[in-house]
Amino acid sequence: MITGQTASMEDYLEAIAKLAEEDPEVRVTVISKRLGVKKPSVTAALHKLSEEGLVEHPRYGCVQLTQEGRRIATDVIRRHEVLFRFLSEILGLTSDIAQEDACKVEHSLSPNSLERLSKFVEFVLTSPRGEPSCLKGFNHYLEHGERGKQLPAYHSKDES
Amino acid sequence: MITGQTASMEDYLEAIAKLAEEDPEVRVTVISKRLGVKKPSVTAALHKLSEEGLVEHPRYGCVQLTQEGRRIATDVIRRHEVLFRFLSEILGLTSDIAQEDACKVEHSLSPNSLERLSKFVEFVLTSPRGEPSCLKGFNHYLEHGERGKQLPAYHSKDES
DNA sequence: TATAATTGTTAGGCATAGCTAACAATTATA
DNA sequence: TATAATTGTTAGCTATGCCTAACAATTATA
Repeated sequence: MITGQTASMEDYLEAIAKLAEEDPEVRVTVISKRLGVKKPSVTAALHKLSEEGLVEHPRYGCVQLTQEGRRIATDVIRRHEVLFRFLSEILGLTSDIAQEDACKVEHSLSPNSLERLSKFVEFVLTSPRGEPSCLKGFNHYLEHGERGKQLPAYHSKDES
Repeated sequence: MITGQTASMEDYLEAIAKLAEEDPEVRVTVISKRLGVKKPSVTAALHKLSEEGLVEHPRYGCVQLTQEGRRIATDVIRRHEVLFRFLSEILGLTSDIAQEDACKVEHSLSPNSLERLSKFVEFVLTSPRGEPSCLKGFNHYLEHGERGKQLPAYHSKDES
């Protein structure tokens, strides 16, 4: 997809990286459970990733990411995190939905859009004081169906 | 995907609907050109969609959406539009990139997230006066790399 | 340590969705 | 109207990626 891997292979790399954080002994079975696929599917995927030099996987042994595999996994995880924060903290979706959707969208957003979204999330959430102003307005809008009347109106100092 | 169709079939339905807007005589060749696939791929897809009652396609004839096909196409187009507006008007990405990414993401965003995103776009872009305040701040942030100092700070009337 | 349980692999099948090459139908034109 | 150009279809191949059934290796336990 964006990393040169298919969405499916990105999922495997991401899963392996996340599982390794909890227990470095990453086995076929846990990958299978995490991704909701059967073990033979995992074996097949690992073969492919192994051929491409993205994982090491001795027969009947534990799975490890190579440097390149880790690089890609890290990239996918970053995408996931940016999307998750946007969906949960800005749009205010539940953690479950945000996770699910981040998992799907993380494979298709271009680097350009991802970077912009990242900056946007950072901007909206790092408010100088307390809850970000823009979000407060949006939450009011969500709850009451209409825009809360705002005092003076927001002006930045250097406005034209 | 979300509509019960694969991403690929959603693409065909969307393309057919959009092409029909310009010329109701939708032929295999124009679909093929629009989607960047070869004609036999289009024929195969139309067979499938036809079996599912989503298009009508007499041999060597023009393609038409059925009611159900149109319903799905309309849904996909709506997703596309919401995403496109978010990417272009809020994140400020170029039209090209926004189109491309909307095309990819439109298949994977859950209805829940889509509705929230839609409300968010509406909220941010329908500012009571001129350029939406939140966006102004973000654009400054993008250009200068730091937040513009804001006067009084935004307060909604009904704040706790 | 022999047996049972677990874990991993292989083989073979299926659906999706693209492709090329060859052919058939349709439409345009000489 | 016969021929050429275009358009559409079929057949057959490929790759991805999932599945089940059967088997093999490993690990745990009686």
